Amino acid sequence: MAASEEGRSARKHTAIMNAATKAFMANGYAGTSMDDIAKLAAVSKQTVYKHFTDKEKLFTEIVLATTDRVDAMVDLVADIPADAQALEDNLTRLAHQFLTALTQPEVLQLRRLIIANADTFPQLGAAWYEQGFERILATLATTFQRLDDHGLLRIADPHLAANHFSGLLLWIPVNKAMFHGSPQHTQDELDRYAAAGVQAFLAAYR
Amino acid sequence: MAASEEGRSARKHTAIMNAATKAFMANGYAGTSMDDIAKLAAVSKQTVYKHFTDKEKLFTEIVLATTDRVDAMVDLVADIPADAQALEDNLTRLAHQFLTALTQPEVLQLRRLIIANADTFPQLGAAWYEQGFERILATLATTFQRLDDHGLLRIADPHLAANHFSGLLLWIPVNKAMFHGSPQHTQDELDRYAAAGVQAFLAAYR
DNA sequence: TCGTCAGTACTGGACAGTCTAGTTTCTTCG
DNA sequence: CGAAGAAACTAGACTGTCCAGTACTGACGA
Repeated sequence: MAASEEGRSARKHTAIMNAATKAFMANGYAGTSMDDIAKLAAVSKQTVYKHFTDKEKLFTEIVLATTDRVDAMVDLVADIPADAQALEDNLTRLAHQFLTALTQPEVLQLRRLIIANADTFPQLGAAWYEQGFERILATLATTFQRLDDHGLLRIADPHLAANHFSGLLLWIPVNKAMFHGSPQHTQDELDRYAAAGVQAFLAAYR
Repeated sequence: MAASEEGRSARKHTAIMNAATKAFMANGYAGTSMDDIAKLAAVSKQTVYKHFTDKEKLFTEIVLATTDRVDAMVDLVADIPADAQALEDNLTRLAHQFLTALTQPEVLQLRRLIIANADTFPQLGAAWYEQGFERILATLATTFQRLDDHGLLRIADPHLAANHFSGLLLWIPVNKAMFHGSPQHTQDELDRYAAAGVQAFLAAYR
């Protein structure tokens, strides 16, 4: 076996994961059959069942695998410099990245997918919330605490402030996207949401 | 027919609506069969099909019927008196009612139900958002405009301010509830969310 | 009497998960 | 290196179940 290749089994495994992710995102849990997944992965159904005991197991695995992607966002949030001059600019940039990231179609589809099945898989929704969203919020709280230490912000409860920051920015666009099929936000709108949210935040917390 | 009674047909109709609402909320669209609904409504399946051409039609009707319930919330939002002394108290009371209303289990179930099926019924999600949430937001914007006119708040864009008000309050608790099976907020937590949200709002907009 | 209803059986299709038979790839050991 | 066996794979048939929507019969109410 060449060094750059994985074994056959591992290759099939990731093919199934990818196909399942795509299919579940596009058609939901109930709307996706194991035959669909096998076909999309170019794999026999038997092989799917070899790698994942059943549909539920496959579903939870692909959902939990997506929590890796929040790492990038966590880094972003951790990296706000303590620069009084550029504070508003830096927060606005962060706000913009937040908004852009969370209004990506795949992110919204994933959100819908998990919420839709929160009744059937409650532990899965909880796990995703904690490993995904809570982690970003906690990092943001730490950042705010640091900015408070440097006298750039006046923050009694950093975690609450992080909640408020994200709420000011995300409530409306994410809600809208949840209820409509597709995002339908122009770049311009996101700019305005970001600027207005940061202004309100600074008015309350500087 | 006694004056207090509706005709037989109308009685069956509402029985089916109620049963369908209950069943869809509890088990989702796919998780609810027409037999379930008929049985729960104490009605034959044929009667269900007499009143509603098919499952989709029944679903959209019961969802759209729930938008009536926002009227009470609209009234609430419209009724903030222009009293400078009591402004914070009044807004906090409103905030609390907001939070309590939106964290009711049935409201959360309904939200999940619509979001879960936003792909299949996009026009339904959009309609519910506009007739439900947007209407409250618009009323809140009008109220804020009035408070600005009386000099109690300083608001450049009332609709944006309404967005911020609701975002400060609702983002975290509603999100949490979306991803977890059940609400799990104590009355105490809601109090704190309400007070903190209003304080941040007033710091930004007074 | 006529339309509406309950009860129930039925049709047709979808789908999770199993099974079988034959093929390909990996591994191991002479 | 090369053969032989082990493991994973493909293709597709098959079972059992569930469910939307239809059809029919006999009862019951206006």
